[in-house]
Amino acid sequence: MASQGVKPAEQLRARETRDKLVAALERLLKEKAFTEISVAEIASEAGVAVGTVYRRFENKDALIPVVFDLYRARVEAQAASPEGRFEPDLEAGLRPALRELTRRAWRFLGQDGHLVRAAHLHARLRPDLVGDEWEAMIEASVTSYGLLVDAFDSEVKRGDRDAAARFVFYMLNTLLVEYGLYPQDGPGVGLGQMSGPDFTDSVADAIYGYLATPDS
Amino acid sequence: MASQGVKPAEQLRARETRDKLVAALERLLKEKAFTEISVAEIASEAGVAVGTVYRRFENKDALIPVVFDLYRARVEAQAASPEGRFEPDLEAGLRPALRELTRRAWRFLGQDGHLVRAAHLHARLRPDLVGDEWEAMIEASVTSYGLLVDAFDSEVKRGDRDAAARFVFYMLNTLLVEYGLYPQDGPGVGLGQMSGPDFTDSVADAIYGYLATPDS
Amino acid sequence: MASQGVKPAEQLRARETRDKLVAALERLLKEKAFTEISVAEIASEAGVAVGTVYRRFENKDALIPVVFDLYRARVEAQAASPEGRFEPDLEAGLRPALRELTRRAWRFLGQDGHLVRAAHLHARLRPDLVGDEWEAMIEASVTSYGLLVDAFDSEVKRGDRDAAARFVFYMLNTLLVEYGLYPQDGPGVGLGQMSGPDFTDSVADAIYGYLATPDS
Amino acid sequence: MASQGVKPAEQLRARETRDKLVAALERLLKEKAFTEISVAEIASEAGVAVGTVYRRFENKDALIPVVFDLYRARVEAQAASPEGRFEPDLEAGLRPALRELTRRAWRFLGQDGHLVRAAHLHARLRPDLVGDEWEAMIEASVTSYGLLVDAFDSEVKRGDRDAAARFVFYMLNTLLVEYGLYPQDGPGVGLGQMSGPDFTDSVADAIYGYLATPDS
DNA sequence: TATGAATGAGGTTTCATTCAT
DNA sequence: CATGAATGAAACCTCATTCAT
Repeated sequence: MASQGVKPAEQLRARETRDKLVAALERLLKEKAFTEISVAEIASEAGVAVGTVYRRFENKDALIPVVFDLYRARVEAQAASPEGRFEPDLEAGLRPALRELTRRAWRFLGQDGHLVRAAHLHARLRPDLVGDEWEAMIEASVTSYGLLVDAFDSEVKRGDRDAAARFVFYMLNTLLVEYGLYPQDGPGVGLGQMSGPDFTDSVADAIYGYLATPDS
Repeated sequence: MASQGVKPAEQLRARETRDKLVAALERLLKEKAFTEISVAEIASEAGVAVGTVYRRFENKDALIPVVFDLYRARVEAQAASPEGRFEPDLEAGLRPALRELTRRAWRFLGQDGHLVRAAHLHARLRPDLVGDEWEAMIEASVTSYGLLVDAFDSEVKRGDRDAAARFVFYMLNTLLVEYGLYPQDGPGVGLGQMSGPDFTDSVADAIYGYLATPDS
Repeated sequence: MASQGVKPAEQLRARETRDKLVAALERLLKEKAFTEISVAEIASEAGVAVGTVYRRFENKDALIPVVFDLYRARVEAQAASPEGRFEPDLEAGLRPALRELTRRAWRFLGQDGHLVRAAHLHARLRPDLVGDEWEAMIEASVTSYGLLVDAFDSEVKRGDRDAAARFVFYMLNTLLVEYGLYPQDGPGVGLGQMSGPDFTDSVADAIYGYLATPDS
Repeated sequence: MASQGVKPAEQLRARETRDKLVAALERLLKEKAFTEISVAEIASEAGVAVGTVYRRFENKDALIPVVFDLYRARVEAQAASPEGRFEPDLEAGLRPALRELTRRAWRFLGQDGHLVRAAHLHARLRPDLVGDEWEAMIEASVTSYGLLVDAFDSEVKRGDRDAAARFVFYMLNTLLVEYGLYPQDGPGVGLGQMSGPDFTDSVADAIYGYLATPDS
């Protein structure tokens, strides 16, 4: 599923160049937003010439889907890894499961938060350029949350299970990302210097509370 | 309490110009992010010359605090207005109170969401330029949520009331803003086309669930 | 002999404003070149509004003759003052007389050098705007040097006395000004940190040597 | 020995562009001061785009050292040229040697005076930006004047030979430059329309007189 | 194919001057 | 008359993109 504007890179050399550029972009994204990074900077960080960037990507914007691809790849990688696979302890109940879940997501943010930030920022700055990137990524997650909800069926009081799974996904992402990525620059400021574990537990409790509250 | 970089405008005419500029900026912020708006655009939208902007503001960045000032002013205006004042029905209980609260916040976003978006985006794009803007705005809100929590003391199971009030503030802001401002471009996509009332009720339930869940 | 572009200022108030502006300009000229000083700066330094400057002077350039007027006034003031009047000791001879002369000129530069610098710089930057300012100032000086040369007639070996007087004026001005005003930024650098008296004596010796050398 | 702020230009094309820019700047400096020349003008005179200037030079100020480099190059070129090499006739004596020297310096000014003017003006207008440019240029000259003074040892009455060489350099430069570059706009006006040879001879005589006068 | 030099539109900012109050 | 707000041309500089080598 090649991203738009990315030129075919069948040759080995071309593929290598592409990879160098992507890696360079990711490195730079750890420090600033995509809009603040110039093409020359990316080229130089990758050790190639500016012109070479344009040989592989139609224009600067064509690099954006790359960020989403990376994001998705990391999510999948974590899900597939031995330590990443999440198999909740059904005996222990929903609440501990959610705490474990938020803790894992938090760890992911610590590692790959820059990609998440880039994806979010881009979506906000250039809503016009947002394609189906989100939907694909989201559906997979929502499905797995649906399974989780079903696994603890007796503890969940929400009537509409699909809606509940979606809302769980929404809370998990939104709440963790905001404080995880911008602890100093937004509503997260109000949390003071809340510790990571305290924070993830609170988020888990909120999700738990939501699921355990019957929708009147 | 003039913001930094804003030049004194003692004369009536000067203040009028300042107001025209601020209004123009706000209008433009409904359509794009601050970084995408040029000074020439602001001037033209305000119907003044470019140089005039620089007579009232030291440089483009000096316009940023204006956004925060506006944001704060709108919050206060709503809080002060007859329909805005929020006096929860103590008989009805915490849950209805929270539903009313989220509904009001939602309405606010509908009206002044562009300011919220501008503030958030700016904080993310130029974290270096973020001053104490957030803190001042946040403390007032946190206090009022503390009062709310206390008012329904018997229903709240959280031990640390201050931390709870802060987390309530965090949830309210984060959850409402994400879907309110970017229903199509982020985690909110996963909610499908959830209706406003359904969404605000869900958020209220999550907050309620959080408060009603004892922290083990 | 009103300078060009200076508007008539018959009223007392107007005259006062003019004086405030001139004094402000002179103060600023001690720190930077005329081209680096903005009209707003002058107005502010003078404690008047920008528009007021334009009421008294046609435009910024019209302030330049003011500098020359000041320059001339200071020269005349020194020449007229009790300590300023230079009456060489005829018995002592030409060389001591020249040393005294250079020493006085040096002192003048210390006091009013900023005016000299402004005049020189302006002449170089805007040769088109130079009027008869120089000629008037120069002729007076040349005449007095002619008298000096005549006073030490027996020591002077130059044939053409008028040419000699002119060249003496030229040396005196050129040599003293360069090192006096720009000890760090031009040929003067080569002199190292030569002391004032050593320097003025050297200049006097050069002039003396020139006069005492017969033109073959 | 690249000047500061000048970007490396390894490729032939880049060096050609650099040369075009330098040549254009020199041409423009014949007509006006550096501060009066805009980057757009330089680019247009060189036949390149504005951005190209910034590809070769970090900013406008980085062009200034270029002027000094050119200046120095021209001095060295003259010193190295067959007609330029100055080997005084030891038999004829100091005075004719100095007359020849001033005549050569005068010729240099006629050819490359615009560079000298640019260097002087810049040093006066932006004293903050003056680096070691002068010192490097000056030391070479002072040394050669020292040799000259030594060559005519018997005619020189000054005690401190190094100081004498430095003062000779100072006189030569200062006196020739003022009248050479600004015959109409400064103390030089007083010289009337003195002819070139008469003027250079007078300067030579002054230097001679200075050297031949014993410092009491 | 890869390079990096060149382009030029567009952005921010300054400041001499004009003009309504 | 004085004021200082407003003007807008023009300066410097950046950077996505093109193109000759």
